[in-house]
Parts: sequence; C-alpha cells; structure tokens
Amino acid sequence: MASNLQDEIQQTKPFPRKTAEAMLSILRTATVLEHAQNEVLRPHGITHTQYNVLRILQGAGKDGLCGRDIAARLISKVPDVSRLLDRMDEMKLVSRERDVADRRHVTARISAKGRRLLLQATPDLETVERVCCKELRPSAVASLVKTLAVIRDST
Amino acid sequence: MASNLQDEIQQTKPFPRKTAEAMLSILRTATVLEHAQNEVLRPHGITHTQYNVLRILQGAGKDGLCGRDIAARLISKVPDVSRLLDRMDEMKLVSRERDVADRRHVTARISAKGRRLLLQATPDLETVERVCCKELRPSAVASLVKTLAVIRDST
DNA sequence: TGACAATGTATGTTATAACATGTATGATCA
DNA sequence: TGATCATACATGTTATAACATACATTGTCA
Repeated sequence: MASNLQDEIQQTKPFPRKTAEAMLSILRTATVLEHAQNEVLRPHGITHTQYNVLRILQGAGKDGLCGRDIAARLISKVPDVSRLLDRMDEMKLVSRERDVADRRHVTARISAKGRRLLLQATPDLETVERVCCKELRPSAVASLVKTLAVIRDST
Repeated sequence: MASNLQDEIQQTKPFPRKTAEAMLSILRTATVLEHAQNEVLRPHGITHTQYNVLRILQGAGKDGLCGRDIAARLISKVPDVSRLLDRMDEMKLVSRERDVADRRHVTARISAKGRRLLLQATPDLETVERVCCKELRPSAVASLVKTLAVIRDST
C-alpha cells in the first residue's frame, strides 16, 4: 500500500496542487534514499558522497581526475571537493599529486585500500537499490527516469 | 528534449541496471530542485529548510508546535531543530515559549514577521514549481507521485 | 616581454544534518 | 514516597554543501 505523503508529513490541509505534492515527493524520497545509503555505508566508514567519489575515481583508472572533474561528476561545488579529498586522503582512500604539466591541477587517484572498500560496499548499496525498486515494474522505473529528466531539463 | 543523466554526470559506462539510474535520477533531481528553491529564497534571506519550518508553523496556527513535532514534519532530527529554531528566533521569524503544562516542551510559533516573509516568498517558490512541471502532463505528475510513494514505502 | 584575464585549487564563513552525550522534567512502579 | 525510566530539549563534534574570497599557475594579447 503506497504511503500518503500528506499523512507522512502530518499536514492537515490537502495539497493545493498536484505539482506541489510532486516537488515535495521528490525531495522527501531523496532524503529517505540518502539516509538508507548512509545506513549501509556506515559500517564501511564512509558516507554516500565519499562512496561516489571512489566510484568516480575507480572509473577514471590510473590517470585519475583533478578536483574540477570530480566536482562536475558529483553535483558538488569545486571548493568542497578540496576538503572532501582532504578527508579521503587522510583515510588513505585516495592519493593526490600535483600535475607536472599544469601545476594548477591536483590529480586524485583511488588507492588499493579505496578499491577494496568499494568492492566491499557495493553489494550493500545494490541491496538498497533492489529493496527500493522491488515493487516497481520495469515500465514504472523507465517512466520515472524519463519524468525526472524532463523536470531537470525544465529547471 | 530530455537530458541524459549519463551525459550529465559524464559517466563513460552505461548504467548496469535501469534501477541504478533511477536511484541516481532521484538524488540528482532533488539536488537540482533544492538549489532552485534556495536561489529564489536567497533574496528573502532564508533557506528552503527555514521556509518549510515557517509553512509548518503557519499551518499549526496559534497553538504552535514543539520541536519534536517540527522534526517529524521535516525529515530532520530533534537536535538540529533546536539550532534551526535558534537562528529563526534570532531573525525574529518565530517565537519560542516553554510550555507551562509540561515544562519539557518548548512551543514555537510563527511571528508576524515570519508570516509576512511567507507571503512574499511563496509566489517565487510556486514559480519554481510551475517551471519544473510545465512540460509534464497531469498524468505524468500523478504517476510520478505514485511511484515515489512506492519507493519510500519499500525502503 | 609584460600586463591582464582565465583557470584550478585552497581557505573562511555559514547552514543543514547526523550522531553522541548531558540535563531537566514528567511518568511509572515497587 | 522514592528510585527508576522515558521524554524533550540543549550542546558538542563532525561531514556535506553553498557562497565568497584569496592565491598560484597558465594563457593571451598588445
């Protein structure tokens, strides 16, 4: 049985517009998902943002990526990536090295420890994904993806 | 034309599963929406979280609400609501008062200044909502709301 | 070449949000 | 009644995230 967002947030008045309910639904669902992801990642000692950085650097391979590129792939601003990488460097999950060709760039690479962590954590995240979508038909998933893309494009 | 999430995040490999793309779509769309809301709220001097508190307290009327109830309506934890109300109290957007019947409770109420701000900011937020949903048919909005509710229920 | 703009990163400040812990008040029960 | 537990809030710490600003490096153009 699908939950009623109006009940969830204990709102007394009905939504004046369906689109207002849609906005709130997206924001609230994202919060729930983020929470679920952080839950399964906590035993591994990283947040969902740090997991995403590891996955991005894993994809970049041995060439690594500079902070600007990582920020583009996250939805985060450049200044924050600096400190995010600071923490992950301290945890030995990534290594950083100033580029010799262009000394403005700092190239970050995933470490062996980071790769191990990624391997251990990924199955847990996939479990979250399966649980979330287990009640959805493939057509509903496809339509969801399409609708959300239209919203992002309209913004 | 709907944007391709794979392009947006500059991912080189295709999504292994459509459900993985759905998860990322929700998280990314929420971030975009939150950003858009904060943009239009900035001239008013509040964040989208503070706007939500004002709306919640407006709905509660003259009885107000205690921190625990506000936290339940946000998806936020009680300790954070304490400090959130601290800041809004400083801005004179809310008033707080310890309950005489149960002195553990602190009742928060929206102030006249808070109500004025709410009246000024709401049209701007509704503009964001209209812009986001202008390309969507009502049936798509309804189906989106339903699908997201199923996901939240499965979590 | 030298001034200037553009780029990439780092640092400072603030808000949101999670967790742990502490404290005051109220409720329960032997 | 008195000890104990639960409730509601406050405070401390840390991470994410936004913004502004500063700084070093590189590119461009007169």
